[in-house]
Formats: sequence, C-alpha cells, structure tokens
Amino acid sequence: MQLFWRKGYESTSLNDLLRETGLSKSSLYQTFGSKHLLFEQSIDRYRQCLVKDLKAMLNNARSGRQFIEDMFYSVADEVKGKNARRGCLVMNTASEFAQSDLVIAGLVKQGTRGFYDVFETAVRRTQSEGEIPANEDTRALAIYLVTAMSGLKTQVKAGASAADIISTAKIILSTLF
Amino acid sequence: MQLFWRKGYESTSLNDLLRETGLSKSSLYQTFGSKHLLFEQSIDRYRQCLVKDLKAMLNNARSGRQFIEDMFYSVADEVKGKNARRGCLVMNTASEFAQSDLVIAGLVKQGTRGFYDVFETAVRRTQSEGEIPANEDTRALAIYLVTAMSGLKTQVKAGASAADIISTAKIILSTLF
DNA sequence: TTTTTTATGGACCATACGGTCCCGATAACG
DNA sequence: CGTTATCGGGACCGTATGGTCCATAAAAAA
Repeated sequence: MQLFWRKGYESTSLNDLLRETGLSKSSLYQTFGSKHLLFEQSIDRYRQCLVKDLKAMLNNARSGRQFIEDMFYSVADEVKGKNARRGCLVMNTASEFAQSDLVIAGLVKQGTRGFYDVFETAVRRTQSEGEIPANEDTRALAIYLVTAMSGLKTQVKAGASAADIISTAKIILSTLF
Repeated sequence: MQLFWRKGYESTSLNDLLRETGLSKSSLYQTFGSKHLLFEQSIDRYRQCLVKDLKAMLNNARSGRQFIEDMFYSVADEVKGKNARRGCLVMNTASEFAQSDLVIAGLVKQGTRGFYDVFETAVRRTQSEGEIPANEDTRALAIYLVTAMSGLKTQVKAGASAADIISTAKIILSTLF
C-alpha cells in the first residue's frame, strides 16, 4: 500500500513489491493473487484506515470547525518530511486510471463517498454548533470540501510552497466561516 | 500529446505512440529523441496552447466574472463526450510524477505558473469591473481558483456526476462573488 | 547529372515485465 | 515419530518494453 501510494500502480514493479514486502514471488502471488489484486486490496485498506482515522479525529475534535480547519492547514505539512508530496492514494488512483478500469473506478467511488460522508458529518456537527448556517446544503458543502482538499493535495504534488498552501486553505475555509 | 493526455506517461507504450503518429520507430526517435523527451515536448506544447487559448478566451469574454464562471461551469461538460474525463495534462503529470523527475517537475511548475498568471489577470480585470473588492490578494485568489479547478477535474476523473460538478462549481464561485 | 544530405522502414537487441511452476523446507497434526 | 498440509525460494517462461543500427529510398544541393 505504501509503495502504490508513493509511486502509483504502473510505476511500481513486481520487484519493488517483493523488495518492500520481503516476500518471494510465489508467496506474494499465493497471498494476493496478482499485482492488480494486491493494488485493489491496497486501495481498500487505505480507504478503510483513512475513513476510520478521520472519524476518530472528528470525534476527538473540540468542534466541527476545528476539525475542518485542522484538516486543511495540515496539508501544508505534506510539503516536507519523508513521505513528502505523495497525495491521497484514492485521488492519485482516480487520476491515473480515471474510468478505464471498472473495478478500480468502483473502489475510487467508494473512497470518495467515504470522504464525502465524513465531511458531511463534520459539516452537520458544525451547523449544530452554530458555526455554519442551518439552511446550507450539507452534502454539497461536503463535496466542495473534498474537492478543495483534492485540489490542495494536487498543488502540493505540483510543487507549491507551504505558504501558498496555507493562504489557499484560508480562502477555501473563508467560504464556510 | 493527445495520447499522453488521455493515458499518462507510463501507460502509453512506444507502440501506442507509433500507431497514433503513423511514424516508424526510427523516425520518431530521430524527431523527438526518446519517449521521455517526446513527453516533455508534449507538456510544453500543451501548456503553450492552453495558456494562449485561455488568454484569448479572457480577452473575448464579456467580463472577467463571465470568464471565470464559464471556466468552472464548463468542467461539467467533461463528464461526457469522446475525450471524457481526461483532466488536464499538467495536473495529471503532477499527480503521476510529483517531484520524482526534476525536468518534469520544472515543466509542471511552469504550467501551473502560467495558469496562475491567467487567472490573476482575470481576477484583476474583475476587480476593475467592480465585481471583486479591490483589497483582495489577487495572486492568492488566482492560486485558489487554479486549486479549485484542479480539484474539480479530479472529481470528474473520480466519476462525479455533472450535477455534483455544477453544484460544487457554484460553491467555489460563491467565495468570490 | 552527380553528389551529399536527410528520412524511413524494419531487423535486431538487451532487459524488465508480470506470472507460473516445482521442489525442498518447515510446521501442524495424528 | 510419521504423515500431511502449508509455505517460500528460485528457476523458468513468453512477451512487451524502450532503444539502436543499418541499408535503402527520397530529396536537396552541387
């Protein structure tokens, strides 16, 4: 999963996977079936873990608004560090495959829906806390936030500076607050 | 360029390129040097053409606001049609390579800067037409618009519906107008 | 017309790819 | 202890990859 996340599907070779996992070829094929199936399982695991983590973060957050703001400002951190600029596996996969592979497209759709749901929950909570008007379309706002997040991560990949990310995050958030 | 745009770098094989161009292998190598060099030239040409077209569209637009609105609403059209969901070559490349290839990273940076510039010009014009407050940071707004556009195109690739694209575009634009 | 440059088709190459298979080691089980 | 199921190392396979080379054909220059 880490490897696919960092390099994408096509650029990750079987040898890369063997080196990273420490498995032999036969073991990897016995366990995962094929490179493609392993990729599918990687996306699925990624989505499960990320959505679970996001829900936990939202639950532990002081407020819905705090959660949303933290999410966007923390993108600036991805400019630096060891796993720098690797983006989001689901969105990376959407970009690499688009709709050319039906199975992958389904997993991507499942992933984006999961992200929509988390952000919609966050928006609803923020509404109930009085920081977002109650008459706003929560689903539309959630999709907007996921879209903006995805754009921000693409900017990181394109080489944007942390300062640009933060100033853009400010504008994104100004739509809500 | 069309092929790289549709399929990305790794997924486009030399045979694909020969078939599409109608050239023989030696001719293609004599003309473009290598697959990698051809890709670089494709990105460069893409950027030049697109930036030129955008500038022309902006000049011909009834207003800066009209230009910006048209840009975002027209993304919904990319859901359907023959060249559906292929996104933007520069952003696709940013996603595929991130910063792993220095030459490519430079071309991506050049591309994004070109997009920033066009949108900054559009924002400035819109300010002078009184539709955006004069005290707004035009560069920051331009980067925001490019970021939002890139996110929107990724949503298209992820399989979003035209309706979702339009409602998200509305929210993106509500930040400015 | 002859010479020199340029362009092109196609054979050829080494290698890296994803994937299969078998046989020996190990571990679980009776 | 003996038997059976599981696991993994590595040889092997066919193919597609990006890339080179050369001999010839066409065109440009002399």
